[in-house]
Amino acid sequence: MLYVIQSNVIPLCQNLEIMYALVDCNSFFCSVEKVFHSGLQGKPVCVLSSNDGCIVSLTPEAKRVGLHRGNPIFKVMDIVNRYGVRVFSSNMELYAAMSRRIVNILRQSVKHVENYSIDESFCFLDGYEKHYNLEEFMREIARKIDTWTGIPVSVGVAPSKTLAKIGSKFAKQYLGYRNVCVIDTEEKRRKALSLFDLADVWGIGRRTFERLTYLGVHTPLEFADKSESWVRRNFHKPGIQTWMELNGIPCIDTSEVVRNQSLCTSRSFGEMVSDLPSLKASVATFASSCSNKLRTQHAGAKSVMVFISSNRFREDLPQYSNAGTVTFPIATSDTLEITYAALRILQDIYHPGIKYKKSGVIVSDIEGLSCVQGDLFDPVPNRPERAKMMQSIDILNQRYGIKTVKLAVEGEEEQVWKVKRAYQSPNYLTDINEILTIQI
DNA sequence: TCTGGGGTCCTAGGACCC
DNA sequence: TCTGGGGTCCTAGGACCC
Repeated sequence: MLYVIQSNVIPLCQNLEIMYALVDCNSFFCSVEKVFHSGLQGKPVCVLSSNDGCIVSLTPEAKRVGLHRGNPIFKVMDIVNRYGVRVFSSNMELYAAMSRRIVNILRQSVKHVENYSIDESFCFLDGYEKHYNLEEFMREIARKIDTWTGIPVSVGVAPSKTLAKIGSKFAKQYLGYRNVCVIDTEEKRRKALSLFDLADVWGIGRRTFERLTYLGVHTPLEFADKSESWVRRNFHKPGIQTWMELNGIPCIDTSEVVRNQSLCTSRSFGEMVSDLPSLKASVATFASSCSNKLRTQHAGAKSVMVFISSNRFREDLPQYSNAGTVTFPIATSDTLEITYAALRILQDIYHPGIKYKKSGVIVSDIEGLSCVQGDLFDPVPNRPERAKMMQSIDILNQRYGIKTVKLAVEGEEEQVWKVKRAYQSPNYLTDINEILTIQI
């Protein structure tokens, strides 16, 4: 076997003009809830996944009383009660609105901002060091975000994204950094890598961690110090990229893709369901949601997949899961066309006598609608007219609330398969009827 | 009783072709 | 009897992320 060896390991400090800042919101979902609920400062708070299943976000105070991300809430209710932990259902609409405000503040201060996830953004600071002290510059931005939105952030500044992420973790962990940790010298890099937990490095998941441990590597520094040929012998592209990034050579491109490659809507049900009509209602609702997402992106999908599955945690019940796909002759975002196809798939894969816990719809092969190829044998008559109808429905739903107009097969509200959200906050930022009221 | 949802990228391997 | 060596395309599944 022939390995191509690239000898392009450049000493860290030659590369300083490319600096990345990662701005990471601390316990983001919890912090948003704390903005709208006074009296929670210093208190343990956690936010749950859909169906009020697991903990997905928690404050340091909640960690200190023994809670962890991923805990099923029903297993830790004794801790919640004993320490008076405040629990919220997740409200993604509220968190997304807050996220947009934070990204806007960043874009006011930095020319090139890459919004990586709902609570993290990368800032490209190339050239900024000529005019600013990067540490003070980012500290001022962090202060601005905290003052204007109430959300505390931690910032890592370093010559690669992976190192910037490590910096932000240090900034979060140690108050002495005052929200910003800069890794800009070889000495700081080696110190940080020797102290950081290998399993917490961005790009090193459970399997890679196990493999590295097996190979006798126990800290990020030991990994970074391995020779290039050793890394190429033992890992594929992702591992090599992480190794380079740890050595200060940026090579991970997370630049925003204009359009998704696939879109998915799926839920676990509040209660298990066996009957076809309930499953149909869920699949129709999810298909309709996917069509909606496509239209907001001005895109269409060429294929739709439906999956259903039983409750994998109930070993006492018969297990079954299946999926099916339908391809369209031309890319579509038409709710009727996508839902009809989805229901046909469901009909094919449905197996009676099973208690189902989850269903979902995934649309893929997504294209921009402006460049969609026409088809001589298009099964949808009057496609332009149908598009206008969809547009009208979208306008009505936007003006009078989602689901004002929907397909009959989607069924009534409050069905057994609907998710449980017992502790949800109002949409303070996006619904005029739920705006915060202050009594003086 | 109760255990998340939504993505991306990479690789291996099969089918098929010349 | 002997039984090649390239390609491409597609899909499933693994691994990882927040």
